[in-house]
Amino acid sequence: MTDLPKQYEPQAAQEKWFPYWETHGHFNADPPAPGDEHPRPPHTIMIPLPNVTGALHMGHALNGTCQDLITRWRRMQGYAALWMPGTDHAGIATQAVVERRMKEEEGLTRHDVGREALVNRIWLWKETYEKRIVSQQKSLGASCDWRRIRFTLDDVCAKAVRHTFFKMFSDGLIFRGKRLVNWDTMLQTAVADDEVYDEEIDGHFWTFRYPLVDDQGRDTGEFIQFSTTRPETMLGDTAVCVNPTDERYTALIGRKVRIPLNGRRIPIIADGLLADKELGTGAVKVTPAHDPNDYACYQRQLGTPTEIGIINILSPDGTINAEGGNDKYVGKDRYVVREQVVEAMAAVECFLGVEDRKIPLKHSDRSKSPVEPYLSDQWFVKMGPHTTPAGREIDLAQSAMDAVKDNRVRFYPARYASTYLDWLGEKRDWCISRQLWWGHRIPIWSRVESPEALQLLREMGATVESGRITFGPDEDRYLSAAVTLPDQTGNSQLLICVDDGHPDVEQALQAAGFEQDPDVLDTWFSSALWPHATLGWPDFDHNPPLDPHEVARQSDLPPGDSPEAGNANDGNRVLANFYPHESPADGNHSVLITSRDIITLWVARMVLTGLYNMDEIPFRHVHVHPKILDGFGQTMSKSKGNGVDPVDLIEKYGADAVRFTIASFAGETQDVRLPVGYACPSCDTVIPQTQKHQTAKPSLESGGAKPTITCPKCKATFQYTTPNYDPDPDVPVARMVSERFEYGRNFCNKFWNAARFAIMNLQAGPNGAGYSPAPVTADQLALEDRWILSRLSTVAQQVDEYLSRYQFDGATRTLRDFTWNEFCDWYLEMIKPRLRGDSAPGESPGEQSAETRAIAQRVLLAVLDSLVRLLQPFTPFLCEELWQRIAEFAPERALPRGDEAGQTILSPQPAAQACIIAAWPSLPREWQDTHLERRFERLQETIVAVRNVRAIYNLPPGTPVKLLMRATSDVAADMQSVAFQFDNLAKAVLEACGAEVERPKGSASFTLGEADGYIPLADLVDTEAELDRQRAEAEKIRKHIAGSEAKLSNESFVSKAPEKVVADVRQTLENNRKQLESIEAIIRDLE
RNA sequence: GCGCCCGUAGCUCAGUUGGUUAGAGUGCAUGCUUGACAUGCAUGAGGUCGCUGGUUCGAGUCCAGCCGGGCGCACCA
Repeated sequence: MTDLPKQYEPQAAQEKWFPYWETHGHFNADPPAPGDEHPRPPHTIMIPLPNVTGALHMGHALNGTCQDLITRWRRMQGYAALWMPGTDHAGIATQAVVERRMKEEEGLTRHDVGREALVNRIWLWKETYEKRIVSQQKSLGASCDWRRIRFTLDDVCAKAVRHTFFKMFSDGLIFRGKRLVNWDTMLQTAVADDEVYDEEIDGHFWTFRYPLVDDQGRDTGEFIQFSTTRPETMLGDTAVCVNPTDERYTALIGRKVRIPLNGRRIPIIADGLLADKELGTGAVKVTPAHDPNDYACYQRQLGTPTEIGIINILSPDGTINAEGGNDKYVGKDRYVVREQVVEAMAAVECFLGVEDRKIPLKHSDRSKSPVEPYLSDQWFVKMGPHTTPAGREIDLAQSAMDAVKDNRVRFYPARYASTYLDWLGEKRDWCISRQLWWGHRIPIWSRVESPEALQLLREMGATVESGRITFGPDEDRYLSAAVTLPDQTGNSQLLICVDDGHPDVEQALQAAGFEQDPDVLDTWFSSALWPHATLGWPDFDHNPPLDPHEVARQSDLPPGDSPEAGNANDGNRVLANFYPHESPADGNHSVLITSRDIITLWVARMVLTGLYNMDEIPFRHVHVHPKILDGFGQTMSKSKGNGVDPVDLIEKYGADAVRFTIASFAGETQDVRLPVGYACPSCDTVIPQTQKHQTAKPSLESGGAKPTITCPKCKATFQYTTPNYDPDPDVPVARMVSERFEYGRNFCNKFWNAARFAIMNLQAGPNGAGYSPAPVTADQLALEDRWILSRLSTVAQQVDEYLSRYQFDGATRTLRDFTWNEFCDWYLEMIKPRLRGDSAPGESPGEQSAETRAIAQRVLLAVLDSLVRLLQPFTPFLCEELWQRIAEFAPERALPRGDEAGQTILSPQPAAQACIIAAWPSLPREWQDTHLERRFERLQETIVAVRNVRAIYNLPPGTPVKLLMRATSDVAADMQSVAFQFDNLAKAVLEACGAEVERPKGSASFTLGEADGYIPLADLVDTEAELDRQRAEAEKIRKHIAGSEAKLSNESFVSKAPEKVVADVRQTLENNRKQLESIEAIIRDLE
């Protein structure tokens, strides 16, 4: 008897097999050893690196599941499948979290603690969350090569960042410029467009007027009206703009107005793009330093006679500076000044009115405060066409667009290519500087140009010729320089970029009065390099270092791949092998699996930097998976209170169940709606979450008592997890879960029990001998054997097709249906008699039945073995557990494998040491037999019909019934050959079967297309009920007949539809007519 | 304003290039504690495929318009 528990115990399997896989090095992906004659082709997946901001959520779980599935599938197919793990420092997000925490808990700002201390605190945060993230991923079963784990701030990544920056700077692709950025006055940094969100606020819409002045600057008594939602920006106005075709104002173009607030005189200009005749008064104030449209207008006017100035009136903290031209406002917050400015304008009768208006206002996602458009010095990467100083033509955006246009990079689903192409098509320069402390510091040292500074650069090997500074020959270049235009103070700035690995040079520059730029790089600058940086680029001489801690875990492995793996002679084989290359001779493959919201920010930039640095695309496929929403259609997030921790789900349902369920969600079209609930801590009932739960907070009326839930089943009352406050300590708290994961749990348990049944019957027991390996030939197979092998081959093929298109939902559906509805419901049930050693009809018990049992065992094991392998990528812990248990008694299995003659269907092979590295099933197409499947369906239909009768007449399951069937002779012969299955599966003894069979009096009847069945019930039969049933059935068939007849009498259908379709309809009609005849006969008989 | 996705059973979703009578899980009803599994088995009820029009012999599927939901981009004096 087996020691397998009746229910699958996921926690035990998870604890056992993950460390096993790890210590046996099964996750490791290494380049082929030199001289390897049959190298495994590389398959590369680069993880979309999670931020170390916090723990992982369902979106990550979905993302990780998809990647692990593909990695495990490819690994079994024989690829050296690398899944590269790592995390992102996520500059602004992480710094904001730590700063907020510091403020809340200690009342400190970053300026209180200083740069170094803040960065140290963030490192501590990073250590904590990186650990948490990695453990979450591992508990899901992520088969990453953990030895290769990277962090975007580690040395390997830092080298790549430094070198890329240096390269781009030397090529003139990186430049410094003034730009309008979204300025977060609280964090005092620029925030990217994707880090701001719109929120409607109650605002005002003021109308003012400026007095016109004459050439001498005297008021003429005329005015021009305009409106604004931000009156304080009047201090920074440099023009008033009208539409050139606006007849109301054409006469005023070129005249000047006076800003009453500071006396500045500014021109009235014409710009058709900025001023809309239909809006407001038709005239608009122009504040280039604080409004994107005005800034665009300013740029359009540059170099024209109507060129206007640009005045930045804001300090970084959001107060007005001296540029505003009125000391009264200096140092005061912009919102305070707004009020004062309105009053001042009113005092000089230039304020004309105000109305309330809802105003969409950009807010910083990190500090939740309104952002100001703000002019500041920033670093940019040029995205459009560019010629390097060496004369090379570069167009970064175009190169990335071309890669997708010519299908070197392919999107799945294809429609996402347009998101990518549309965005890149704008070729907007990429702002890469951030006014933060957490990140890669910009490797630029600068100093005002002076003879001493130039002299120092000459000593470092620079040539200075007509304002251009260059450094030595290409081979040993490590410095690059540029000179900026004179700024407001009239001084030119020398900008020196130092390549990685020259601390002495940095020191020398520092000593000579050069200062390093205080800003850090945009997070996406480092993550853009992820695909090649993690593989060690730009070091082409050594393999990238491995994580010593992770290597130490693999204690069972012989030392070989030490942390210093590789040597200079071989070069960087990891990079050469795993970074994709086009036109691959070695069959390499790669895919990026991600969510749609970072197609532009990340995917596009990886392609672009990959092409720039490596001259090769970073991945061949991009799979974009759905997003997970809550039951109300909102995206899940911790702050909304609808975010589920995957680890909670894994604890409740098991990792396999979570993976399987998640994979079943991952289709091509829809986002996933995942209603969540709270698991009652006492009885485990799941209470659906309402929107009220999401927002509930302790109320003052209840004296600060925390909201609770009462379980409808056990009536217990509990607090629950929420982002709004912490539950009281030491009380049971309802965790957030989702009942939809029962889908996966039930499936895992079903498969577990199917395997349990199989294992029990494969071992020696009261029913006979245990499994023995031996070839099985075609003539030894029973009908159900041939059927299940036919189905198995089809299913394996379909799973491959689905996975190669990243349609995980289709793959899981196919496997579930096969496992549950075919393997369990039919195949296992049908072979039970053979496994029991029952003698088949016309067979004498004894030797014959022992042989029958042995063959059933061999086929059963072959199917189970394949199924375990097919499911391994989906439910790896379960499958490994089964694999290893099967190996205990069946180290050699009848692996499906056809021989040349096609006679030997199964021939035993030694099983792989672990399921994770077993060969992916590749089954003969010849097994697929549609004719056989059709015959089998007829058998199934008959059995269902008998069961149906049993259910209707409430016949006890144990009592046998008699079955008579009328059918044509060939169908009858078929039925008779499987007669014992009627008994086995429906407790129906086939009394008679043939063309001449008559319906006995007092029978329940059923009709199938090709046969009629009668079950004599004697007194039991309820004639009236039976009549009703048959009449209803007849009615249904008459409808179908009418439908078919209508079609066939339609001249154009018959002439225009394909012949096959017409023939099919004719066939259907004929079958239906036959069936109707049978039913009518039955009805006549009953009446 | 431009673009993309979605609307199919009470709920969550499948439905390949248009082709017989639209499927699954869950929930519901009825009956089953038979030796793999009650996280299970059997049987059943449940749908005007968002609406309107068009193309076609034939539309859940293709086209147009509308209604409803979601997302992205732009704009918002």
